[in-house]
Formats: sequence, C-alpha cells, structure tokens
Amino acid sequence: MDLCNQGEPDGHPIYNPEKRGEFGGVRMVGIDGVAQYCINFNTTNSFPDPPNSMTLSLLRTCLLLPSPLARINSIKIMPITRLSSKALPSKREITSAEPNPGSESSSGVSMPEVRVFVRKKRAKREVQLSSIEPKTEPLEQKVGPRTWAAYTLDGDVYLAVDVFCIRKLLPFCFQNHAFCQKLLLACGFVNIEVLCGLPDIEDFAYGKAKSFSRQTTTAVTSKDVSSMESKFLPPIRSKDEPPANWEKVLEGIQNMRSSEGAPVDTMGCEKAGISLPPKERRFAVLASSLLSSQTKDNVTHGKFKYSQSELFRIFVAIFFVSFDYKGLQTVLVLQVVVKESGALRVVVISIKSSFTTSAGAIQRLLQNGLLTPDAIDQADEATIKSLIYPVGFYPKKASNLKKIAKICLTKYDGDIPSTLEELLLLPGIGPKMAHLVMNVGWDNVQGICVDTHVHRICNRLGWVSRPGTKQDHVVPLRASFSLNLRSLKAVDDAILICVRQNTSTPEQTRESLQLWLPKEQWVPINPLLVGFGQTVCTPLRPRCGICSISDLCPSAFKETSSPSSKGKKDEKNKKR
DNA sequence: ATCCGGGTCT
DNA sequence: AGACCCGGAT
Repeated sequence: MDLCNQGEPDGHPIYNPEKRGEFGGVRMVGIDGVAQYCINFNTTNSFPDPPNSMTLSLLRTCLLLPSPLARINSIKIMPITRLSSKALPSKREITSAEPNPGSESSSGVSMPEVRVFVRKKRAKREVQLSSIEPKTEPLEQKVGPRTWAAYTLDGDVYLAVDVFCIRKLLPFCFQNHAFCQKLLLACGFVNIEVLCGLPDIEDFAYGKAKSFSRQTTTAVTSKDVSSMESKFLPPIRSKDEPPANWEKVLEGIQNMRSSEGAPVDTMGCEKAGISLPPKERRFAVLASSLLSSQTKDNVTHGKFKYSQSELFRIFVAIFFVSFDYKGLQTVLVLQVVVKESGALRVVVISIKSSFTTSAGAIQRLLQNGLLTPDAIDQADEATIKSLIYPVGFYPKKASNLKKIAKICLTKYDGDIPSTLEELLLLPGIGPKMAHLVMNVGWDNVQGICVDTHVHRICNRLGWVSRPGTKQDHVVPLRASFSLNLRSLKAVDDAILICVRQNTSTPEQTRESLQLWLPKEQWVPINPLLVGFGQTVCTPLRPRCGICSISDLCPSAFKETSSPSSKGKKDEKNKKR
C-alpha cells in the first residue's frame, strides 16, 4: 500500500521523524534503476537514543568502507513496491519486477546517470534490468509527487521514497550533508541544486525535527542544473571536499567526549589562570602551554576528579555507546577499560580515586606568585625548575620561561605577543603552542592547533591527506558524473585514483584540515580530539570497541598489533 | 626493565 | 633524525 508522507499503514510502523528513536537504525537499502531509494528501519534494536543507534547501524551498513564508491556499493537495489504487508521479492525476482513505468513518481525516472550508479552490477549482475535503457530525459520530467511507500521484510521496515523524498530524509537520517552529496552524485544526480537546497542539517542533528515536515522541495530545471554545475564545481575542486560524514563523526566524538572526562577537560591550558585579569591570564596561558608541551596534562596540572553530574553522564553515555552492552560496573571513574569477549563488549568502569602524582606545575607557580612575567624574570631559575619539576624537559622549559618573561617585559609591556609570528619567535613556542595561545589567549583564530592527537586522529579518520593525494580523486569523480554518466568504468577508474595518503607532519595536517573544516570548528576541534585521543582513540591500541564512531572510521580495528614490534607499526602506518 | 608519548629546537 | 625529560604502560 502506498503511504503518503504522513500516512500510517496498518500494523506496520513507518518512518516517523518524531518517533525515530523507535527504530534501531536506518539503513540505505536501495536505489533502483528508476531513482528510488529505500530506507530500512531495523526494528529489532530499540534504543532510546536515536543518534547513537542510528549512527551505529548506519555505520554498519553504508559507511563501513573507506572509499566513497565502496560505500555506495553497499546500497542494494530494491524494487519499488507498494505493498506494505508483503515481503519483498527476492533479489532475483526483483530483477524481473521492473518498476511499473506508468506509476507516478517512481516510474520512468531512469536516466543514464542513475544507471551508472546502478553500480553495482559489480556486486550483483542480475540486478541489471534489461529494460532500462539510457534515456536523456531531464530529471524533473519524471518526478511526480513526493511519496514514499513502506513495506516489511524479515521484520525490517522498508521505506521506498522518491528522489525528492530522499532529499528530505537523508539529511534527517544521516545528518550529513556531505554524505548526501556524495550519495546523490554517485547515483548520477548531478543536479547540484538539489544538493545545495538541502535543509539545514544542523536543525536535524540537534533535535529540531519539527522543521522536517515543513521543508519544501524546489522544482529543478535542467537549466538550473547546468548553471549550478558551472558555478558549483570549480570551488569544490579548489577547496577540497570535506570528508563524508565528518559532521557525524564529530558529533559522535562529542557524544563520547561529553561523557568521558579527559584530562584535557580539566587541565587544558585554557583553564590556566581563568580567574586572572586578562593580561595575566594570557601569560598564564602562555606559560601553561609551554610547560604542557611534551608533558601529560595531569602532570602539568594537579589532580582532577569527576563531578556527580559528570559521573552520571559517563554512565549514561557508556550505556549507549556500548552497542553490545552486556554489563556495567560503576562508580568512581578515571578510566574506562574495555574488554572484549567474543562478540560481546563488556564495559567496565574501573576505579581510581585520584592521581597520586605531583601537584600541577602551574598551580605551584601560581601559588608562589610566579605566574607573571615580572616575577619570573626576577625569580631564580633553579626555583622555577623545582616548581615545575615533574614536567618533561624542565630545565629547558625553566630557561625558556625566563627568556619569555624577559621578552614579554621588554617588548610587549608585560603582555604576551599578540600575533602568530611573534609568538613563534619565542623560545620553546612552536606552531602548536602558537596557535593554541592565539586561540585561547587572544581569541584570535589564525589556525587550528594541531597536536599529536589531532594529527593522529585526523589521519585515522581520513580527514586529511598529503598534498596532492586526494584532490585528484575529487575531480575525476565529479567529472565523470557530470559529463558522461553512463560509463561505469570511468567511475571506477576515478575511484581508483582516490588514494589518500596520511600527512606526515602536524603542520601538514593543519593545512589539510583547514582546507575544509568550517572555521567555527577550528578551536573546539582541539580539545575535542585531544580528549578523544586521551580516552578512546589512543595512540597505542585505540579502543575501537567503545568508540561509537568506529563504524565510520576507516581505521577502526586496524591497529591491533601488539606494541612490541616496530616493524609492524611501520607497516600499519604506511597507508590504508 | 624497556618503551612510549609529548612539542620544540638543532 | 635526534636530543631533550618525565611518568606511565607494558
């Protein structure tokens, strides 16, 4: 039976944005030769937290694979069916069950582009519909009412929607503009306006489902298409395309981060001297940055502990993050330890009351009144050394600190330099610290502060690439779709060019990241990823098992080797 | 007992 | 690439 947008078929759940939490997840199931999509709602897993469950099942299906086309490969072709109560025909039947050409929205939408996408032939050849011949009709002529249909199969609920419906559904389900773009492009929809016209995804991502039903679709003309293409494509090429799902990934990390309390949260340099007057606070930030380099956060700072509310959030988050949750041991938390036994993931929160290590160097400096350039300039270097002692390289840092204090006094009137260039001139201040100080001390975002965590994680996620190794893929990919969409081989060839190589230095990472990451993320990305790196995506043996975005991560579960061999490590890091 | 993370400078 | 230096993990 047909379901129009808000219809509800007897006995079968259909997609309802307001109740999406009732579905364990959403899965792209199919795109068929007539440009229809199916979304499968798996009703067997019911989680109260829609984003997480969606993320998980999403990952397990569409986004598991590293290359864009590979992801798309996972989308299977489904017939358009109007029966909600009937099981879907088997794949083989599907091939023969051509979508009825006469029916409204769905039928006849086939176009060369779509077939290209029909990609899949590579996956299953029988899916190829002989009846589909390349046609050149413009898309808009074939699209009828925005409808969707639902049906069930093996307990799953499928939704078949037309291309305009998917335009609404996709951002809602995936909350990811980039993915939508890629998907639609890969399906041969070169109509950029459709892509550009997507509703504000953030509205969906953060729970404002209301606007969903009010979204209007805009008719598209071929004229629009060509004009959009001409002005849309060039910038994308030069700008570098954001990685698919980066927003989703970021959100997933944020969810994990909000619950896991990483050292950086309580000990980052931005916490230094938070109650001080601006000028002194800035110096505190600078000093804190200097000391913290090459030193664990909990050494530069004092101990930390979780508040009650944080504990609660940890508990809640772990519950949802651990998809295959088995059991929990609770209470005081400093560390989350994950053990995997078989398919089940057992999440254990281990108990550690506090760090018994030394009090924080910054705190000691502050207590001794040595957090101003003046005092440091006059203080004995040995005193400074002793106060900052446990931090790494303390002799050099004490010396640098004194030099910096002097410079601040003589050249900057006791304040710290206010430009990136001048900061870099200070001894012991490199690019990482300079950006951090600019961001935190001056609220002046000149660049992303890329430390080892950001560097590592961005590479693991495939978010950055060595210059010249990724742009190459975007261009041919788009070109093949927008110019001549019938050559499947061209598409595949284009994909093959997509060989991303890891950046080799943090500076490279910074430049690559800045190419696409929206500027409002430049500052938060650092504490976010640092904390993530401290608690989940650790350098050694990352805890992919508790990572809610592991299915979105091309590197998930790939680095499992034991830490003793370095030859192995090299292999690992080579490329994926 | 050994190795590793951590940023800068040489 | 290696030195610098510690705490922590293994």
